[in-house]
Amino acid sequence: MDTSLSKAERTRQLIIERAAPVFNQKGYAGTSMQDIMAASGLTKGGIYGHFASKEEIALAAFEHAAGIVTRQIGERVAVKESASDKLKAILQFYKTYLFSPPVQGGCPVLNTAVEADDTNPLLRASVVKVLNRLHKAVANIVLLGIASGEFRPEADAQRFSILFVSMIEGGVMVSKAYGDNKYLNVVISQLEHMVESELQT
Amino acid sequence: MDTSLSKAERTRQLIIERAAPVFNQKGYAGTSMQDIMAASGLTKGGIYGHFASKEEIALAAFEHAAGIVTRQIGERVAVKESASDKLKAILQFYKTYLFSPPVQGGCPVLNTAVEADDTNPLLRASVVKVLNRLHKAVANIVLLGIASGEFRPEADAQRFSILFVSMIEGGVMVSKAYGDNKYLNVVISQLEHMVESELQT
DNA sequence: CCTTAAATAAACCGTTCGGTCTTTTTTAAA
DNA sequence: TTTAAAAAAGACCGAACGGTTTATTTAAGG
Repeated sequence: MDTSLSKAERTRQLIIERAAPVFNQKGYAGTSMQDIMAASGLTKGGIYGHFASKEEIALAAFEHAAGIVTRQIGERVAVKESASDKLKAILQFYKTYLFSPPVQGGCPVLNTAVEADDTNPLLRASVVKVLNRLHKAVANIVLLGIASGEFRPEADAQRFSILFVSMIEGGVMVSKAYGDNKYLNVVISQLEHMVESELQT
Repeated sequence: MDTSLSKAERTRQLIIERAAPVFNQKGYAGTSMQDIMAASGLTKGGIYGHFASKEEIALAAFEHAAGIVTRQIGERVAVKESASDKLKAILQFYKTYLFSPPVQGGCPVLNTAVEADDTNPLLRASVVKVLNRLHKAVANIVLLGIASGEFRPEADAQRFSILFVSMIEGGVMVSKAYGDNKYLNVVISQLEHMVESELQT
């Protein structure tokens, strides 16, 4: 049998995996323990044997969902050689985001940030961590491109990564509200253009 | 006395005004009738004399909050002559958005869109209406600029308005999550640059 | 002033909330 | 195969949920 994870650890993981899409769709306040019971197939006692509170589940579920997204991005970036190809791989990833999202409900960073910013300091702190990771990843790609001579030496990596992340999230929000990829596609095409016109030599 | 509004109408309006910032901060699911009672100073019976359900209050509160924002933008746009000044006036408006928002909790469009897109069709429909108004307003300014010769005739008004709205909303989300204006300011300065480099002749 | 209708307060409805606790079942080592 | 520990089930808790109803107060029109 699988000795790498204890039964308890596997059950805990199952709860997280099943709860993540529910929280991502309904939000923290909108998700009840009943929802998590139904999604996991466990009863309340079974769940509370692995978590101390609903908030602890939400935290773990958000980190799990964000991990899936950042891992998929990381994989796509890793197989590309040039900095511009790496950036464009991220943009390609988001093109299919709305209608086949890695976690049902759309972008967990966007969803959790908007709900938690005024109400849940712990969740908000977790969101900030993930946003920092995203920013650093993009900025590092730009710095890599500068070092290799692919991008202009005067390119502002910090500034570009802020635009990159903000624009994608904004496009995701608008397109999700409309239920139409059009808006996100416009934003992505603009970012592709910016890679070529503002970064590349 | 005030004959323009009946007592009932004024009470209804008071509930909407007081509930709007609560919904905007806590979200629909996160706001209880207790919260609305406390904010309005009325008891439950008093509130339900004017509204059939919590959802009806949320709908009216969102439209009220969105109305405040769009009205303030409209005022700032109206006093400007040129198209580029009108666009820049909108950007200036958003610069002070985070730390002195017209409605506590930040952008009601962003907040409501993210919460409602998977859960509340009525609220989502109301969000789409407001987004359409915003897009049309920005696109009309661009078209105005083209007609007056201030902007290039080949400028794409639709495309620009999509970028304009998406980028602002994305910047608001990121800056709100961080509690730092920096990110929104970068996005706004980029949009100011885009007005000059992509639209102006 | 009296009447009448609008507005409000507050008790109350059944349900669901997040969370606890005890009992039963499952698991795996001895 | 027995046994002890881990895990899950399910009954249960008080509080809070959204919503209804009824009784009382307030305010205006004749």
